[in-house]
Amino acid sequence: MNVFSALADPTRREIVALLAAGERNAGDIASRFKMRGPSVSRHLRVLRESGVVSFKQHAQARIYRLEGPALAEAKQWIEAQLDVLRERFDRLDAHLDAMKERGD
Amino acid sequence: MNVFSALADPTRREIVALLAAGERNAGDIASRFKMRGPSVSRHLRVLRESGVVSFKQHAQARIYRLEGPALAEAKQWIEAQLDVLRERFDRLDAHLDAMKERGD
DNA sequence: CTGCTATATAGCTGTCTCGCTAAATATCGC
DNA sequence: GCGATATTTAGCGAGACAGCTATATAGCAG
Repeated sequence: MNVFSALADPTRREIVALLAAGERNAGDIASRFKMRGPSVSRHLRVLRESGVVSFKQHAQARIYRLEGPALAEAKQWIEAQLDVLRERFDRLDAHLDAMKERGD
Repeated sequence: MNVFSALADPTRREIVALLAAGERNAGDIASRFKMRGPSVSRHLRVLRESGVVSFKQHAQARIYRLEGPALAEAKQWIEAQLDVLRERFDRLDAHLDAMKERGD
């Protein structure tokens, strides 16, 4: 699944922010939300399948951690769009300057 | 609506990429997709309501343009998470270095 | 005012998503 | 193996979402 879809849900963004601060097991994550365990588990699954988080098994617990690369990919897509946009403005500025220079 | 939700749909991301390259009217945008006009119009509405695009009326045409700030906001949220993550790793590295230094 | 062009809205349908409860799976300690 | 703990999967119902067609709105040209 796509990273932006994964980040579209506010609960999942909260989970991401939580895991940025440190690894946590599923129960610990779930305890911070009002919704029931299985619902959080579903969110974790979506985040897993989009590559945003991963986990390591430790006894019966799954310890989740944030995966930088998936987030970085989304960031870079946005950055690419902003770069194209900015370059266009720069070109426009240059053009306007050139016009002013010539007294157009 | 939230920017990540707006970017969750692949058609809307294509529209964003298209508008990064330059302003376009609704019909021109719609012509690049297989789906019908009204469906594209709905996507433009979602992008408008999340602040990702805006338009100026020109005769009967609406000329759409990309709004940098909305995209930048999403980018910064991701960046913040990556920063927290990276800082944690840096701390860990420093710790490991200190241990090695002491011959732990 | 009328017709034409550009775009949006209304309303329908099928599919996806998110919450829930109940049940399954897996691992540990005894 | 048995019970307890940690987590996931299955399946349900309400609401959101994306596509469609038909219709409405708005501005321009004559």
